[in-house]
Amino acid sequence: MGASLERARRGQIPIRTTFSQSMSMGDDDEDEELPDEEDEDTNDDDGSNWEDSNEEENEDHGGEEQVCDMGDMALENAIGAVSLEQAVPIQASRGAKGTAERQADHPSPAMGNLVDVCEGISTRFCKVFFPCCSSRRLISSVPSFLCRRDAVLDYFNSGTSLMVIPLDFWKHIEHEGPRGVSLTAPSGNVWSVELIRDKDGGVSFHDGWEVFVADHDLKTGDFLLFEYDGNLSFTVMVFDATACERDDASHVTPGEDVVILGKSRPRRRVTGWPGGEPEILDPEIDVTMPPKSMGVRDKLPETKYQDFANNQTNTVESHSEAAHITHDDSTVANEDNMENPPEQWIEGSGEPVCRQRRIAQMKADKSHKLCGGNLTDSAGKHKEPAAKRSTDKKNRSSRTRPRVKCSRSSAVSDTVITKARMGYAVSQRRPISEHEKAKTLEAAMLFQSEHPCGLCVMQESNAYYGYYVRLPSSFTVQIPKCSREMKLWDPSNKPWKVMYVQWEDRGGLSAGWGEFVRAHNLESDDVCIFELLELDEMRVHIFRVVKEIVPLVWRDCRDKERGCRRVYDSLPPSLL
DNA sequence: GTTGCGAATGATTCGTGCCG
DNA sequence: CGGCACGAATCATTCGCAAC
Repeated sequence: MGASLERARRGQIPIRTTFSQSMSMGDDDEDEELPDEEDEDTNDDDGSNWEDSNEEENEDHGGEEQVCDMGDMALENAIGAVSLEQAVPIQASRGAKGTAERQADHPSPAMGNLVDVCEGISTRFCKVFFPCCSSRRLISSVPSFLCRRDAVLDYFNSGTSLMVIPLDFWKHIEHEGPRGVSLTAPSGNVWSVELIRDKDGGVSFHDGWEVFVADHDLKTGDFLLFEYDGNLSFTVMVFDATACERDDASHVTPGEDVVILGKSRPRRRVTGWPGGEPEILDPEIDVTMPPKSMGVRDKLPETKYQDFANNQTNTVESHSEAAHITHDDSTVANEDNMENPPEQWIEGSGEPVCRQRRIAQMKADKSHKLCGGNLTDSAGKHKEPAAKRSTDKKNRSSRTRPRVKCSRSSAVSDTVITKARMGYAVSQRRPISEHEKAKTLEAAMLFQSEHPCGLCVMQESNAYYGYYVRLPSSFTVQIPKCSREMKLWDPSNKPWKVMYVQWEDRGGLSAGWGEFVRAHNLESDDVCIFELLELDEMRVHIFRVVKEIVPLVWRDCRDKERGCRRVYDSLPPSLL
């Protein structure tokens, strides 16, 4: 055990409650006392309370706490290893207003408030690190599938993170105006961080905090003990999820261009957001404009960005299920897409941006091919001018690249996939049992309809990295044997355009299916029932193995090949 | 015969450099 | 600076193979 940990043990760290207790207290308090709207805002902003949207699920599970494993483990270990004997019941150390409640009043991004100070006694506080909650901008603008460290660091590299000082600690520094704070790390090196005050009077570490995070390679579940030395100087101890002090933290040196107090090095300024980071840290202010460098395909329509920023907490009800969204961001991955079907599907909206260029090119080529594949042969294949074909032949060698092997990194399975040209989804769903799968299938099989129906159990290739699902032949025989565009009605009665392709005796859904899957967060072993309403219309009934929706994380396999790409490359295309 | 999966190949989009 | 051409990257479709 490191010296810092020993110091922490001796230092009467005022741990009052376990992390999970704190979380659940927060839930309860907010339930009782916060208006819904405020509650949502809290969820949006507060990393420590992101599980709040699980409340219904928790009830479904008999009130079982759903807490971040890593954070919980860190806390449990920390409490056991650091100062279990000094844990004080939260009621005993609180006045009329509990910690969780007050935290709800002023949520704390960047980290879960593991412990804050005992009033009038300590000048220390602890924070559990949740990268996905590391900034208000992150919370408000980035879907949960960016909750992987590399993506988060991309955001940190955009200089967008902040960390709110626990409420009870404000009194130690509330008289301070906006100015620099020094963080003395276990290595003895000092990082300079900007102390800012938001409109609520809350105090946060801002500019420079992301550098500290990046330099110390903070991971989910890491927790930090901040000891206030006075004069806006903190000593920071870094512990990992096993509650052991991180040895590597003792050897961390600041980045080349980080200001070290007493030295005159230029501070790291990172780009990626137009105009640098926002000056105002008001969570209500939209700070979610896309980086200028985004390509055409990367540009979100403005309305989608607004939806992104709105990031409302919601549940999605379907005809076949009551799906509870576990994460605020899943709203983006689900509702937003349901509200905004694929743009080419929106009638009367004019040509989508991505099409305009193509049309221009087609005009330039003087080809008669129309957008939408009007010029198809009898087999449904696209025809192409001979000149372009010859060009393609010339380029064929470059277009057909060897496939990339990559880890599927599924939360459930660790096998390897080879279908990785366009990235793949990583399930964040909890492990599921064979019994649950069977129950789901059983429930789906009970579905009855006067229309022809086909049942498909989602395979990993259908849900995580594929864009084609094959329909049962017993079902496809009832569909006219020709490839065509079909309308898929999702459980929320939104139309989706997919391509039904028929090949010999096989039929399945191709173009558009991937988007449908991503938008509805379908996972392997979920069951879909396709109900044939008309010759070109089907309704999809979704039976999920895990009722609550945990948004998939999208991983771009190209990262390893080409280095880190834009964060938005990892977004499902449906969100772009 | 059915189904899952991977690979080949076609189609489309994007990035960049050149040129007027 | 805008338009264009070209190569690269990405997405979608088709089809073969193997397991059951």
